[in-house]
Amino acid sequence: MAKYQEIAKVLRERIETEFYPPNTLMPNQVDLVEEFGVSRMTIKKSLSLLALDGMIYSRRGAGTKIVNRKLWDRETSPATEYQGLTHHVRGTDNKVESESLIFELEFPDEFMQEKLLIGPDQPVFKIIRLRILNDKPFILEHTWFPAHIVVKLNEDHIKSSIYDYIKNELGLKFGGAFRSIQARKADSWDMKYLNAEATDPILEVEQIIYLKDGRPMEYSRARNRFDVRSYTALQVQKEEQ
Amino acid sequence: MAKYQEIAKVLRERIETEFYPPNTLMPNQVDLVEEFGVSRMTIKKSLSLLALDGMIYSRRGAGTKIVNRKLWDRETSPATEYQGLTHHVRGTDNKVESESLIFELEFPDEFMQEKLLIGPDQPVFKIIRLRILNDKPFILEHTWFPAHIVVKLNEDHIKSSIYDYIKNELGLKFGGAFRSIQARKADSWDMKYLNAEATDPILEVEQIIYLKDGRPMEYSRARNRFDVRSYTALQVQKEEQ
DNA sequence: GAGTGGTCTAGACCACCAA
DNA sequence: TGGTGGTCTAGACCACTCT
Repeated sequence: MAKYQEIAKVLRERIETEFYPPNTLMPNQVDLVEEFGVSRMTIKKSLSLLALDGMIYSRRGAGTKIVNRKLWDRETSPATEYQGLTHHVRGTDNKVESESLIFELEFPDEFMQEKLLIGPDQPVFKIIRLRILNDKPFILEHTWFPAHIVVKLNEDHIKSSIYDYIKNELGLKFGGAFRSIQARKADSWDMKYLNAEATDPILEVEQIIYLKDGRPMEYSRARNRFDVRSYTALQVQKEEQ
Repeated sequence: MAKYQEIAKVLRERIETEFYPPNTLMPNQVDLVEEFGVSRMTIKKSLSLLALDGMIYSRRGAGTKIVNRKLWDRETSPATEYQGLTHHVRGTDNKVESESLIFELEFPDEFMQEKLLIGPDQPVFKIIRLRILNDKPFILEHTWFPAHIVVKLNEDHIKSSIYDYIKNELGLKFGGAFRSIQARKADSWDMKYLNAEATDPILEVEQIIYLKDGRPMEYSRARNRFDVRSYTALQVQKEEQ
C-alpha cells in the first residue's frame, strides 16, 4: 500500500475517533510533513482522499477543516453499488437466495443492440431472476449479457454470484456504471413475484455496467417494491464553482 | 486557470474531436511532458481529471487508453444537480415558472431537527412550491431551510431562484448533497397539483444540501410524476479492485 | 528487457485569508 | 504581514505489462 494511502488511513481514523474533533482545523500540512516524515505532495495526496469522502475541506489561506461527522457518516452506497446484491447485504444476518425464472440465449433487438453496443448477430444471455432476502421476495432482476463477453455462463453461476464469476473466473475488470432510476407501475411479473398490488409503485433501476476498456458488459433493470428499498447517493462538491 | 486545467482542456478537446480516436492509446506521459513543456506531475494531474470523467483510463505498464465515447457521452447530471431547476433546464427553449403554495416560518419537529442538525428552538422556513415547465406542472417541491442560515428569505426569492439568492446575495458556498430516491404513492397534493391519478407512482427525491463547512442548508422532497422524469448517475471506478 | 504509468522527494513560488 | 494551502519542477525509483 502506498504511503499516501497509509497516511490517509491514519488520518481517517483520527477523524472518526474525534481525535481531530469536528469543526476544528487539522494540523497544517507542514506539521503533518514533519510528523509522518514525508514530502508535502504526499500529505496533500492523502488529504485529497479524505476531501473526496467529504470528511474535510481545505481553503487556501484558511486551513483544513474537519466537517461535521453527520454529513458523511450516513448510510450510503446502494446507488453507487454494482458489486451485486450478494456482496451488498452480506455480513449481517441476511440470507440471500436467487430463483432463476428465465435463462436463455437470444439475438438482441435494436434497443439492446444500442445499449450493449453490439450487432444484431451477436447473441445475448437473457436472465430474469428473483432475489430473495431472508425468505422474502426482494428484487426482480431483468438482465442481459453479451454472450461473447460473459462466455460460458450457466445456471450455477446464476444461483451464486454472477459478478464473482465475471471478476474472478473470467478475469474481467469493471470500469464503471451508468444508472437511471425511475418510478414505474407494477406489471404482471411484479404482481406475481414481488407480491405487488396493481396500484403499488415500483422503483426501477436501469443500469449499464462497463468494463475498464469501455465495453458494455451488462444491461439490467432491477425492480423493487416501493416500500422495501431506496437509493442514496452522496455528492461532494469538487473544486471551485 | 492552473496549467494542469489548461492542459486537461486541450486534451479533452482532442478526445472529443477524435483527434485521439477511441480505443487507442494516448501519447505517453513523457511525450506530453515534451509537448506542453511542463513536468510530469502536471501532466499526471491533467490526465487524472479526464480519468475522473471516465474518458480515459490508465494502467501501469500498459499505457493510457481513450474509452469508447458512448460510455461517458450520455445524458447525465440530473441526479448530480442541485443548482436548482432554474439552471438545469435553461438554455433551450424551456420556460420555468414557480407557484408558491405555502411559505411560512415554523419550529422544526424532531424529524426536521435531525435532518437539519438544529435545535427545537431554531425556526425553519417551510416552502411548498410547484415548478412549472413550459406551462405544465412538473415538480412539487417541499422544502425546509434553517432560518438562521438562509436569512431574510422572501416571496420574491421563491419566485425566481432561491439558489441564486443563497449563493450570490448571502455568499454561502455549497459543499455537497446527500440524496435518496424512492418510489411513492401519489398523495392528495400530487393529485391536485401534478394532475396525478391515485394509482400513479411518484418519483421522490429527498435531499439534504450542505454548505462547505458541513452545516445543512436545505432539506427537501421533490416529487415528480413517474412519466416525466428519471434520475441518472454515472459512476466511474476509481483505483484498484 | 524496454517501455509504461504510479509514487515520492525537496525544494520553490504564488494566491488567498486572517489579524 | 505571516501563515495557510495550491501549484509546479526536475529529478528518482519502482511495479507493472507486453513480447
